[in-house]
Amino acid sequence: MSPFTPPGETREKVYRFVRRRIIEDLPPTVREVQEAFRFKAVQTARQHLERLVAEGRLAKARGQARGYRLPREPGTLFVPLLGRVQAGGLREAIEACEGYIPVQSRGSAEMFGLRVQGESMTGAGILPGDVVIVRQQARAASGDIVVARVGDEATVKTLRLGRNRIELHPANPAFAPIVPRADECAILGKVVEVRRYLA
Amino acid sequence: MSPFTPPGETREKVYRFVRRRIIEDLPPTVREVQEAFRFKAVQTARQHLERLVAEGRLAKARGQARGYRLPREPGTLFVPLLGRVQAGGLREAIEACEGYIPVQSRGSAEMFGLRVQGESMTGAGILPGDVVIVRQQARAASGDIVVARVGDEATVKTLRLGRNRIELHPANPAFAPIVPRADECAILGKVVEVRRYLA
DNA sequence: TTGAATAACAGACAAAAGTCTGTTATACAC
DNA sequence: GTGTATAACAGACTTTTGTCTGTTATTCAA
Repeated sequence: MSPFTPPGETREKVYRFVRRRIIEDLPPTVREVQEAFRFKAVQTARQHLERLVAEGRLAKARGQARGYRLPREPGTLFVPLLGRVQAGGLREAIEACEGYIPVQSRGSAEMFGLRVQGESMTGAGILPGDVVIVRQQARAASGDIVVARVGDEATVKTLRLGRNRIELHPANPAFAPIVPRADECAILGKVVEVRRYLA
Repeated sequence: MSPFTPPGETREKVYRFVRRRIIEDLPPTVREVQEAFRFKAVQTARQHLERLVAEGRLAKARGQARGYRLPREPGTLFVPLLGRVQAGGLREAIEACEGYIPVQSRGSAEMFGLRVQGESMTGAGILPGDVVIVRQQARAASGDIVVARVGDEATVKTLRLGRNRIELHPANPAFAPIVPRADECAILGKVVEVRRYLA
C-alpha cells in the first residue's frame, strides 16, 4: 500500500519546498507540507522535517506555529529609501521615506538608502539616480565614501581627513572639493553599497 | 482601571510593530502583539489588528496562524549569485551558486546575480567586482545592457542590433566591440540592476 | 532469515493561535 | 444629560497546528 521512493529523494524535495517558502513568503505548517506532497499522514511530513532539522539543514522553534527556519538567518533587513535629506536630520526623513529596500547585512547597524543627485561622483561609478546604501555612523576613515550633511543638504563624497578639518572630495574633475566648517557639517554615515536600477 | 491613550496612537505603534515583524522576520501571532504591548486581553490586540485590516493597512488570511501580511506583497525574492558562467549554461551555474541575494521585483521572472569581471563596462558605471542583477530573457532591445554567452564565457556588454547580426559593445574605449557568429552566441538576460558592495 | 534503516500511513491528543460575546471607562458632540 | 465612538479588559470557545504512539512495507546488510 505504500510505494517506495529512493532514500533522500523526497526529503530533498521537501527541503527545497520549505526553503522556498521560508525565503519568499512564510514558513509552511507541517500540514501544508503534507498537502503539498500529497502525504496521507501528517507524520510523514513531520518525519522529513524533523530529519532535516537533525541534519542541520533546517532549524525550528519548538511548539510554535510555522516554526521552521533556515539554520543561519540570511540576515536580510529592509532599510528605508530616502528621496532626499533636508534640514533637521534623518529621523524625519526616515519617517517620510519613499519605501523599503532589502539589504543583506550581518550586523544590526542602522542603515538607510539614499537616491543620489548630481554628477559629482561619476568617477567612482556613482551616477545620478543611483541608490547608495548607507550605514549610519558619525565617524569614518579617510578615503571612505560618506554621506555628509553640509548646511541643510546631504551630499555623497569621498572623505579626506586633514588636521583639525575634514574635506569632502568629489570624484569628478568638474567639481571642487568642499571644506566645510566643523559646525556646519556632520557625517551621516558610510556608503557600503551602490545600486543602479536600469529597468 | 483602564488608562486612556489618544485615539490612533497605540494603533500606529501596533502597525509599525507588525510591519517590522512581517518585513524582517515572521508575522506575529495575535498573542505576540498582545505581549509586546502588555495588553491584558488578547482582544485588545485583535481589535487593533482588525481595524488596521479594515483601514487597508494590513491584509490577513482568516483563521491562519500568523496570517497578517502587508496589503501589497513587497515582492522581494532571492536570486542566486553566480561567480561565473561557464560552458553548458545557467542550470549548472545556478545549482552551484555562491549564495542568494535579495532583489525587489514585481513580476515573477527568473533572475540571477553575476559578479562582473574586467573593465570593459566602466564607462557605464559598471566596475570589476560589481554584481549585476539579470532578468533571464533570450532577446533584448538595442541599447540594453545584457549578459551574453560568447563561446564558453559569459560577458556583460551593451547590445546593438545590426541587420542579421548582433554586436556586443563595451563601454570603454580600450576595448573593441564583439561581433559574434549567431551560432556561438546567446543572450542570457538583461541587466536590470547594478550593485557595488564597498564594505 | 533476521535485524536494522527508511518511507509511508492511521489515528489520536495537546498546545498554540484565531475568534467570539460581553463589560467597563474615557472622550466628545449634541 | 444622552448617545456615539474608541480603548481596554475578561473569559471562554473553536480551529489550527504541533506532537505523539503505533503499524505496515520495502530495501539492504549480516
